[in-house]
Amino acid sequence: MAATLHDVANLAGVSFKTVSNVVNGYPHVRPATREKVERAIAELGYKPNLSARSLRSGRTGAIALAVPELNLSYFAELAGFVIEAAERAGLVTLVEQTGGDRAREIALLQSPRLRRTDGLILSPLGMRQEDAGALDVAFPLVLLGERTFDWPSDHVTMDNLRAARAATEYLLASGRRRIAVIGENEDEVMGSARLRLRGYREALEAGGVEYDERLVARATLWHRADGARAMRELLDRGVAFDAVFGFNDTLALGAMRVLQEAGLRVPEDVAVLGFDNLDEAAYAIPSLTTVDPGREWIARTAVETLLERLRRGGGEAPPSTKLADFTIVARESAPGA
Amino acid sequence: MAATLHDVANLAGVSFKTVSNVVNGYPHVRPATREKVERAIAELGYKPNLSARSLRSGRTGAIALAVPELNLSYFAELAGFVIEAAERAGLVTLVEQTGGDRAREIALLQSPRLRRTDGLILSPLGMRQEDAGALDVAFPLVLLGERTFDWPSDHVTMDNLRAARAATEYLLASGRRRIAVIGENEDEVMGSARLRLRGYREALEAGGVEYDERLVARATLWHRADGARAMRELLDRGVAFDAVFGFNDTLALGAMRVLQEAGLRVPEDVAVLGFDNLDEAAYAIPSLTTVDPGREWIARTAVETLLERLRRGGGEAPPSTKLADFTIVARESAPGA
DNA sequence: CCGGCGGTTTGCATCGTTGTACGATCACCC
DNA sequence: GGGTGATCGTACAACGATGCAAACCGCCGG
Repeated sequence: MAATLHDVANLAGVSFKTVSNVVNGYPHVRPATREKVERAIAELGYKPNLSARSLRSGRTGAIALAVPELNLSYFAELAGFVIEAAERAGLVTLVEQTGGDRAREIALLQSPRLRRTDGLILSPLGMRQEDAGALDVAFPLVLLGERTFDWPSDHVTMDNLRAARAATEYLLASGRRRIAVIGENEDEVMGSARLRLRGYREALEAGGVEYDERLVARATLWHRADGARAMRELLDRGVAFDAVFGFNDTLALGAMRVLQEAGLRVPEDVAVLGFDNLDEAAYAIPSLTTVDPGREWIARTAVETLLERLRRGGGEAPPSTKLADFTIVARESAPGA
Repeated sequence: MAATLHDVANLAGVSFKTVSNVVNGYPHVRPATREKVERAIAELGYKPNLSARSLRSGRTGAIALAVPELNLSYFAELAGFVIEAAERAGLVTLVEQTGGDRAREIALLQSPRLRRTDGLILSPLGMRQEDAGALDVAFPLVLLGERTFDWPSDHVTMDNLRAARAATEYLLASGRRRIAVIGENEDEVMGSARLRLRGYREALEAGGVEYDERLVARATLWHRADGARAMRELLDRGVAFDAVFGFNDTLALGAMRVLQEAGLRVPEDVAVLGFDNLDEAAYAIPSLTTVDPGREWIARTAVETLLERLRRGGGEAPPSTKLADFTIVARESAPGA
């Protein structure tokens, strides 16, 4: 079986505690002893038993990341960045999928599964204000995405409202007046969908364009198929529009596909604008104009925030909210003014 | 702090071992006692300390999944399925990214990080035959992707050669004769790239079409940008072709984008065929004809195989190789004959 | 020559849990 | 009412590692 401190100690002819000291970099070990121990470690291929170490130290060296689905490119790319940042800090990452489901999100926060980790980065989607109490957990928690809850917790996000407003203003500035949106979700009270819708409305108002709810298409999950379905619904309604703002790139790409199938030209007949700046946005035909939310910064910052809490042992510092910078990446699907 | 068995025992007025018996479903516990204990557990919100449990039992209840990058949709979708299957079995999944890098793949196999898990599902990309010895590890290991190594380990994959041959035959049957391929990688000796190339060549030969290496474009990582770059290279070579077979969908989509930018019509001038059947393949413009490799089946089977080893405690059964069924999904980018 | 003092090394208790062995209890039957 | 067996509860010893504090060593100064 796997070698233990005792085995190494026997081989090196020292006490197991000395081996522990070597492994942990305790400074007062004679160089000769240290070398002897290290040789024994190498010979036996000793690797510390992390369960025992966790039990003793109370730390697991792992963090959990909970996202709706890895099948959504946004979250897959985000997860990639989180894992990378965690690895640089010597932590491993355990990934959970909630499906964006309210009950599963709440259940996860209580789950014994999380005892395997030191903290959680959660990207909630289904939870509502009334569920905020579930965020009262014993471990460090960092929320991603819009501040959905009135609850004092660490939180990394972007300014969805300003970004959506800027995106809409971009379309208005390019001369579009009938701007449809895809991705509305009345179940969310304060989530991204709601805020992006609000940013859209603010921009319309500021631009003197009337809000028309027939231009608003709902989508609870933001898959490509949902964008396609929503666009078909918009076309079926028979209401005219000259631009579409998808609340994420996947929705926008699904919608763009349906537009083109329907014989409409992008961007001549309908401009399309997305949100996320996924890798694939640059390679779509036509390439997709989109909002870049600073995803890598968000991931890195979330891990750093969690680490900060871990180091301080929790309660001390007041909860922080950190905002990523966004930019609008102009491409073919919606050329600038 | 978190409640322990002792705390629960104190509250319930029994010994801590009785609590343990209740938690572990030991049958000989009086219903009244059981209920008393369960009330105490609920009141204190007791959750077992998994580090202690692991230490005692030798099992962690976690598995590791190592893929090149989550940024590659294929692996993101695969990871999603693996996590789902593991969760159904009561396991959590720890995700590692290797970047498809040979050294990192080998290092991971030795890494103490893996002591946190009971087994590993590895999707190797950079390792070579000469590195096969690194697969001699003390924990259950399941390999995904083509059998790159002459080493007896469990292994779940698809028949890359037959699938690539079928895909090429599909293009030949539709009348294409000058078929370019994107994704070749001479660093891989027996990986997917190599096998898909071989399947391509076999199909050409069987169809009486001469192999022309000027139609072969290299790509080591299979990102969209790599497909775009490879297609530019092909166009620069000035050699004529009427079809492109991308060794995965991402490459094919990147290539398709460049083709259209260059004013070539898909599929009229050039047919495009991919491999993976990603979600986005169905929504590209035009929609992408592709090989569906049975990804969900692969993920599910990999987890089941690992579980099987875990239950049997390793060495017993001979290593198995399991092959997923593939199908060719005909769409617009390469209509059938 | 001895006490004291860095610098090294070691022994012991402990983290929370489970398995084993045994002691206690109870119902039941004669 | 006492014996018996089945059933339940409890003490104790691990699992492998770390933190604390004591023991040990050689050396110096008094």
